[in-house]
Amino acid sequence: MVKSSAMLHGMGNREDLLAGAKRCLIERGWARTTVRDIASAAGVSHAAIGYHFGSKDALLTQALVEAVDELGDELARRTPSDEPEQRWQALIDSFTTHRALWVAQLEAAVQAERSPEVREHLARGQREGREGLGGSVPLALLTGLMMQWLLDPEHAPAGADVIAELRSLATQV
Amino acid sequence: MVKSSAMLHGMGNREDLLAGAKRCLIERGWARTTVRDIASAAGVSHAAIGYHFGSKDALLTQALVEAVDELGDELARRTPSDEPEQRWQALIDSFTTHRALWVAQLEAAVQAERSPEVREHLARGQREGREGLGGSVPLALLTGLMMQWLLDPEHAPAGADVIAELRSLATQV
DNA sequence: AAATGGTCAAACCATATGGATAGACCGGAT
DNA sequence: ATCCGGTCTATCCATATGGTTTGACCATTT
Repeated sequence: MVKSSAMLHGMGNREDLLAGAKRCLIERGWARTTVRDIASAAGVSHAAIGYHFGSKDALLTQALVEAVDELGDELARRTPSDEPEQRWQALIDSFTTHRALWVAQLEAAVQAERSPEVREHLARGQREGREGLGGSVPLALLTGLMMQWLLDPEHAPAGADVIAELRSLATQV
Repeated sequence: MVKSSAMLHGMGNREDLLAGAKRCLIERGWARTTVRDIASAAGVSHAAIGYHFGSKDALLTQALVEAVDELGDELARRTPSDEPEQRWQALIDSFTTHRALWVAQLEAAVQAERSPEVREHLARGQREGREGLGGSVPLALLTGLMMQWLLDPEHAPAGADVIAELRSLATQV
């Protein structure tokens, strides 16, 4: 059988498993996610994991890779904006509107330490991020702000604060 | 028995377990670390984990908290420096010299999503980081640079690059 | 209609895993 | 010398876990 639309005949489980894996990754984290969690989240027998992906780790890795790509797409949609402050605010908003995808990035970063495949995809994402944002520093800024917004949104800066601090920093360096 | 120097009589296992847990956290990550891994790394019976910490998760959490504090201390030692470029280069060097501690931060960030205790410590670390570095933006920059250096050191910027980009950014915002 | 190849789930299995139990050991107090 | 509280290990146990096997099901092909 040729793999056309995939959903046409069978193969539906494959997509469901990927979706279920992403959900588990976000809700339970890699460490606490079991094959049964994923299968249950996907409404599928857990045997399907072995059939479609070979192993739980392979499925989780694939899910992580897709999540990384999804965030990349989402951010690409936000970069265009000529006002720096609004541009940054739009990016900062993504920490809230797409929190799950950002959490997945964190999980991916941890796994990157052990999975060359994940590391490669994250590295690619970083290269694209540098292009889209115009440098390593804006990219670092985005990643760092994400960390602050995920961990302690009460004290995390908004777009206006970022711009103000950047201006003040400029006088010091 | 009073808990004096701890190492005087017994209790040595407690410290060993914490050290072993940190090692495992870095070498295997939380997800793949078992009680037996920790006990073996510490040269101790795995029953000692239950005795001293109650559960594996409690021990791992404690190890993470200590790692967060250790990195805080280490960074505090590096912030004093009047030349911005050298100051940043010193911080960037820590990604290499203390890579393990930085990896532990990542692991902590992931766990923070599920453990209020870890989240609270990381949040405190962030607040101290803002003070030491002089703002949310420098802190975000540091965290974001760490991500780039851990994932793809080939393309990560050095201190001079950071300063240069900051100056160029200043003209745009 | 029979055969085929691919998709899927129920049941099964070996083992890994976290935790509990029971008792040894050890130093200090009585 | 005996007792005692605290520390530590060997062993045990229930179960959670990842993966495999077996056969059903179904659309397509011959």
